[in-house]
Amino acid sequence: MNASLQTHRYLLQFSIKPSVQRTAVMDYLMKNRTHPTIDEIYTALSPSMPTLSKTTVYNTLNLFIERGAVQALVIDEKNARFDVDTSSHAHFICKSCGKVHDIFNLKPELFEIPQHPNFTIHSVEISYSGLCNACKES
Amino acid sequence: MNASLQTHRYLLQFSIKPSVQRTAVMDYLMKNRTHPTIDEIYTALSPSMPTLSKTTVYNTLNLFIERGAVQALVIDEKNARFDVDTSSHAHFICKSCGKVHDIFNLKPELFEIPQHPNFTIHSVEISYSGLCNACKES
DNA sequence: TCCTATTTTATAATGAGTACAAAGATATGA
DNA sequence: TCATATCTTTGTACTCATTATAAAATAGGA
Repeated sequence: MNASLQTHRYLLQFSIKPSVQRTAVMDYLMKNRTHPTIDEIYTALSPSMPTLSKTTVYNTLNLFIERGAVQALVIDEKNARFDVDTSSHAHFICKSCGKVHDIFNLKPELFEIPQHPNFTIHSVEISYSGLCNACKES
Repeated sequence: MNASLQTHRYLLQFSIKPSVQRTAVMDYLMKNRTHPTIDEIYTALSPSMPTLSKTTVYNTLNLFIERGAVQALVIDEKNARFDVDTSSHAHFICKSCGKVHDIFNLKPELFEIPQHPNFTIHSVEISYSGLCNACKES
């Protein structure tokens, strides 16, 4: 089974030309649902793609977001984080270690877009914060 | 009526010594519910307090947050924003002009803290995004 | 192959936020 | 009141994420 073939097709759905770099970044996002930062993506891919530039990772993610293939999470004040899962789910950030986790199985009402006279609302982001078990114990 | 007397008392509730600078910053936040950035606060106060340093504005807000007198909003990827209103309400950010607005009168269930086996959740932030009417028309 | 458009890359620049150390203000106690 | 210790403010230098820019590499079509 060729994972990058799937990825290839996924990119084409969003009218993104699947270059080697773009396919690698999308592939990484699909296999690593940890909402990685730019730096994590770059560091992970760099060994197998020695000429990869961090600028390319930035460019690639900006393109993915522009085309709607990836969602940028605004939950971590230090770094942008990215999510390929567009289903209704929330996120949790640990204020100690900074890791971001998914929270599924919340009531669907939470993700409804309210009507408002002054705004045209396109999306909602629900972010919880606190401590993860590992950090709480220490 | 002396507004800064109120502010003074408010700061003491959170064990914050009310210096001139701290009182001015808190006073500004209480009167300007626009979720201002550090720069906006500094620019607004600077004319009447010529020796004010931007570092002081940073220090002051970090102290306010540490003591729970102010909440930092993570909704604008460019700048930190601040809110003195700790009642249950959501925020809307216009992706065009970047202004942040309050959204009140949402169902209280939205702000309930869920139980989760892996996390101890302390707070929730609900952020909507889209276009404000002004930006939509242009 | 040659030409053109697109993509990638390295470097430089921008800008928010923090670290640090000196200067200033405030409180306390003799 | 004065001396001293503590806290607060300030300016400067620094870090680090992100973007701008322009050159180099690549891909695709005639």
